Amino acid sequence: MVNAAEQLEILSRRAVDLQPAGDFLKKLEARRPLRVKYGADPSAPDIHLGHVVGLNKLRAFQDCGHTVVFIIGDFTAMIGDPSGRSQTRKPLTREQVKANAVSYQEQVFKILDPDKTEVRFNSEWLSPMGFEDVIRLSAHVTVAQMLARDDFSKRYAANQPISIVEFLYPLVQAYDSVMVQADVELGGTDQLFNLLLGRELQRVMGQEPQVIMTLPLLEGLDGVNKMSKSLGNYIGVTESPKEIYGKAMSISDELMWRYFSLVLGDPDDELQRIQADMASGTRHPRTVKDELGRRLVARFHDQKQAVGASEEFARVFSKDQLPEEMPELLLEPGDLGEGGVGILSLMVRGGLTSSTSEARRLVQQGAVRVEAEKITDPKTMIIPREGMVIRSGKRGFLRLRIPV
RNA sequence: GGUGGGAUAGCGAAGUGGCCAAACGCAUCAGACUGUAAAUCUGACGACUCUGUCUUCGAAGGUUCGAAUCCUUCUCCCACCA
Repeated sequence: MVNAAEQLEILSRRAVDLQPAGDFLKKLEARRPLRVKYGADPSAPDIHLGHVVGLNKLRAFQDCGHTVVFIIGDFTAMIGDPSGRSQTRKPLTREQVKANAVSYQEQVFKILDPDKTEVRFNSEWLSPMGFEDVIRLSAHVTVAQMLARDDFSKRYAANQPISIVEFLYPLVQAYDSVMVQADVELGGTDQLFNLLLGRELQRVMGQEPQVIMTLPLLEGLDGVNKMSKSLGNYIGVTESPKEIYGKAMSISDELMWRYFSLVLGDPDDELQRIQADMASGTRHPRTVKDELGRRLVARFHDQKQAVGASEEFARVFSKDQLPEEMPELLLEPGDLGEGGVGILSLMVRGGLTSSTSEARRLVQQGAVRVEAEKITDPKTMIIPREGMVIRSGKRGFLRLRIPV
C-alpha cells in the first residue's frame, strides 16, 4: 500500500468534491482497508460509460488496497418512484430485481476486482424494518434540511409535487451508509446532498462519519445532458463493438475529451498535447476520435474487435460500401411473380420501417436505394434477385433472399 | 373537508364550435454540407389501397348540419386553504 499522502493525491484526482479532505487523510493514515460505498439502482441493468467514471475511481481505491462495498438498491427498486416523474423507475418485481442484480454484477466486474468487492443488497436490512423503525429514522431529518437539496427547493418553489417517498429515498441511502459502516461514499455530483446526509446520519447514530467524494457527470451522446439510460444518450458496456464504436464516432469533437479523460483516464497534459496537434493540423480530429472508438471497444471487448469495428465503420460510412453483415428478408414464392414486389412492402417486411407511411416518406425524401439506384417513386415495383440489397438512409440495410 | 387548476401526438406546450391530423419548441428520421463529426440549412414527423380516405385531443354518453372545443357522468392528476 502506498503511503497516505500519495493515495490522497491519486484518489482525489478528478474529484469535484471531497469533504472533508482532512478526515480523508486521517482515514488513509489509519492504514486499514477503508470501506468505500457505492450505490447502484438495479432498475436499469445496463452499465454505461457514465457509471464507468465512478467504477474507475472505485477500482483505484481497490488498487490502493481498499474494499468496495457495492450496494444494490433492490429494496428501493421494488418500490419504484411513485411520483411518476421518471418512467424508468417503475416498481420491479423481486424476480426482475434479482435478474438485474446478477447482470449488474457481471458488468461491474469488468472493471472492479471481485476479491476486493463486497456486494450487498439493501433489502437485507431494510426489509425487516417495521414502520416504527422508519418513523424513528425519519425523525433525524427535518423538512428544512431536505429542502436544502437543490432540486427539491426548486420544485417546491415552483409548486411542483414532491412525494414523501422522495424524501425517504435519500434517508434510506444514508441509512445504508450506517449499516455498512462506510468510510467513504462515492457518487456523481448530483449525489452530493444524499452523500452528505449519510454523513449526518452516521454522526447522529454514533458512527464516525463517512468522507464523501463526488465525481464529474459524464455528458451523454447529446453533449448536454448527463449520460443516462432514460434519455437514450448512453453507450452501454455490453453493447456490441459496432454500436460502441459508432456511438463514439457520433459525439462532438469538444465532447470527446471528456471521454478520454473520464472513461479512459488519460492524463490532462497528454490530452492537451493532442489538442494542440489538432489545432496545428498535424493530427486530424477523425483519427483522434477513431482512437477513442477503438479504445472503448478494446476496453469492453478486445483489440481485435476494436480494429474490426473501425474498419467496418470506415467501409460503410467513409467509403459508402456495404457492411459485412446485414438483416435479411426471405421472400415468399408469391413475391416472384412477373409484376415484382412493391418497394414499400419490402421495406416494412424487412423491418427497415415500422409502417408503410414511414417507408413512403423515406422513398419520397430520396433516402432509399436498391443496389446503387435511387428510388423516389413509392409505387416502384422491385423484381427481386438473390442477394439484392435495399438501403434506407445511411444505416438501414436489407438483403433479399430468394427461397431455393 | 373546501376552493381553484389540469389531462392534447415520443416529451413539453398552443388551440375553447367549422379555416384542426391539430400552431410552436424539443426529440426523432431523411436530404445538403462533412470527418456518418458537431454546428448549420432544408424537409418530414397518426395510419392507409396517399392529389384522397380513415382513426385520434383522459373514458363513456349527449347537444349540433358540424365538437379537441358545449353539456352530463366517470377516471386520474396537481396546487392552495383548512
